[in-house]
Amino acid sequence: MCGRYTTTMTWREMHDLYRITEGVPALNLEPNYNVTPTSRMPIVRDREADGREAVLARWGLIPFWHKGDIKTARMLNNARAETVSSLASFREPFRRRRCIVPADGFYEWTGEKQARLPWYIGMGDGGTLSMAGLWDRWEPKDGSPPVDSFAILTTGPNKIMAPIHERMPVFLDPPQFDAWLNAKTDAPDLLAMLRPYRDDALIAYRVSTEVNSNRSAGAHLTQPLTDEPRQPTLL
DNA sequence: CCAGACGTTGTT
DNA sequence: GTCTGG
DNA sequence: CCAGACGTTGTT
DNA sequence: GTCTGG
Repeated sequence: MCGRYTTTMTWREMHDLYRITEGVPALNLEPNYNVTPTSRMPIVRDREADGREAVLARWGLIPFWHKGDIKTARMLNNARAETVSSLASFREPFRRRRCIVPADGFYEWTGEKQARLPWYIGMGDGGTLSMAGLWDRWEPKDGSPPVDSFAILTTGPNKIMAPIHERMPVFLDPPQFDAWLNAKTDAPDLLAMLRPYRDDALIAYRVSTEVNSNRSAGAHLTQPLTDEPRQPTLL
């Protein structure tokens, strides 16, 4: 779940929403309506000493202990909330390297393998979403620069998602940002945040299969199909 | 003790 | 069928 | 997540 | 790096 998402957030919007520390270098952000794993995308995290930054990182977490080259690394796009505190790949990132992944929405597919049908899920009011994430830093043995990468937390579905899929990303609201990003927050408080999103905010609708290809781009990818209901009716 | 894994998703 | 790449 | 590849040899 | 399996 959540193997494709969208974001149109500008640096200014990101700076204000997440209270990025003044002086952090601005990122040159382009709208992306088809973010795929391995893309370099902005994440928000607390700095070690103090303050908060937004940096580009690779979608697909590479554990710090990974041996071999980047091509042999497992692609960890998602991390299940239910097991994130204990699994080898996520334990340390969950304890000390949490982040927020800015998004507008995400895609999900239904149907059989030969005919997968994409849906878009976003905020009903057109607002942004803040996905709970983990990041890690992997140092290649050949001396090339460190690679920062991230995974998106998943949990069970809310009422909007249930007809479409059995998992959904964890979304955080502004009152939760500080605690989620703060390295000192205790595990029980963190785990309590990893809940399905409230039922009254999201909408889901069918979109064109054009988004199936990772080469497709453009705002029209999130436009609703005509002749299709705005509410999920499958399953 | 050492060797080997370390992950999620979907679909049949 | 299964793995890799984006 | 889906799409696309899935391989070796030799020559430029 | 750390845990699990043998």
